[in-house]
Amino acid sequence: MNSPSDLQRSGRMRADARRNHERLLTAAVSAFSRHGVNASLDDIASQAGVGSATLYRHFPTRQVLVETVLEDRVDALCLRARQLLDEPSPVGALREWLVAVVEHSRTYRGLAAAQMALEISDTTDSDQIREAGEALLVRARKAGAVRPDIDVTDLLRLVNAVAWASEHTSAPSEQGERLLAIVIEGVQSRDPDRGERADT
Amino acid sequence: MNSPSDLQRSGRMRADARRNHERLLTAAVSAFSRHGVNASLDDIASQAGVGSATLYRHFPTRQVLVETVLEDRVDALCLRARQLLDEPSPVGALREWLVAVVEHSRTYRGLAAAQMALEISDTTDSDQIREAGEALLVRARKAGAVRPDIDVTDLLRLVNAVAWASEHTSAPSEQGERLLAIVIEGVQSRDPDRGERADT
DNA sequence: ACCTGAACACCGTTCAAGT
DNA sequence: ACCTGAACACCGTTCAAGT
Repeated sequence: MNSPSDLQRSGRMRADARRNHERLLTAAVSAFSRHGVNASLDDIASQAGVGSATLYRHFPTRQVLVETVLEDRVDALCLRARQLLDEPSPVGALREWLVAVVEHSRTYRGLAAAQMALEISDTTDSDQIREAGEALLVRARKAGAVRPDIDVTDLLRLVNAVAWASEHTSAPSEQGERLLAIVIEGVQSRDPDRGERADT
Repeated sequence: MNSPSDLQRSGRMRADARRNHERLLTAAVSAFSRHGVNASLDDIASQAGVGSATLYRHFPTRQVLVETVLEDRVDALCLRARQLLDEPSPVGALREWLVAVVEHSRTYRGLAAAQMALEISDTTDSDQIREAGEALLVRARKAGAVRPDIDVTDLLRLVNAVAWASEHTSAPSEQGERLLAIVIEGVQSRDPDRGERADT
């Protein structure tokens, strides 16, 4: 409660501060799209028409800025996971969501790398995403469709690595699909009797 | 022929130049070990007792310096691949070599990331490694042990991604093993009749 | 409170001057 | 030829001064 973002969402900020906050976010989205999450913070401040120190006041670290910009997308990704729990095929649902995770990690260049670096410290986003994925994974495991020794953290780390690798490629989307296909194959149970096979 | 490294290996350099070259390499190994491949080039020059401009003369880019430092290790890795062609189990051989590739990519912090970035442009090292891996993969494919749609470039990219991910972890070695196990499982044929299963 | 621009420390790279 | 240190441009961060 009473965290900065609470203050920002409610109308408690001074009018000029709230305006600067919005301008900084708009500028950040534009800069991240163009130059990736490591875009110059100075440029973002300039494009927003404020000094760099103002940016630091609103967003003390780059991580905070990135997470704020991505907030809606992360929420959507987690919602999608909950919706997919109703999908009849447990592996199909898991795969579909992992595709979405890869796409999410590729929203901006450098995001996958940033997420991997941050996973050592703990961030709210990764906890949220992990929790959402855990449900899908457990369901597939109980159906006998994925090997029992696969754990969410490992799986998401690997999927994030796939996103990172595919990003450094001329055709990120296709590359991501191919690498993810290998990973999905690797987590599924071998025994064809138990559980279902992946449908293409 | 007559490339700088040829000059350096033969005794054609001026005595002081050759001495500086060696000192720079020693300093680089030490700095890379301590701080990863992105270690300060200025520090390396200082530790070698030369000016930074001398470093740039010998090694125009960081990539050149890194590749020179790693030359012997890359040769050993490729030799190992050729030796493993005599191993009775094609998948076993492939897996053993991929473990070595992961370890290689973790020689210095940041190396896996650097390799991934460089793979877009072409470097001699990655060509060498790809060629060595191709032989092992083709053998396993012919034995029906790995799926026919797996290609070397994809596989090595994924394995490098595993090395990168595991590096950003408190227990890189164990993490690398676990993620690699998933990948290996993913490239193998599903049909238990064709080909052999992985032995633990 | 919030903003601002200047100052700071730290990169990698280049270049003129020296041997 | 080869080396050297100084200069340069570019980062992110901090801080004193202003409203």
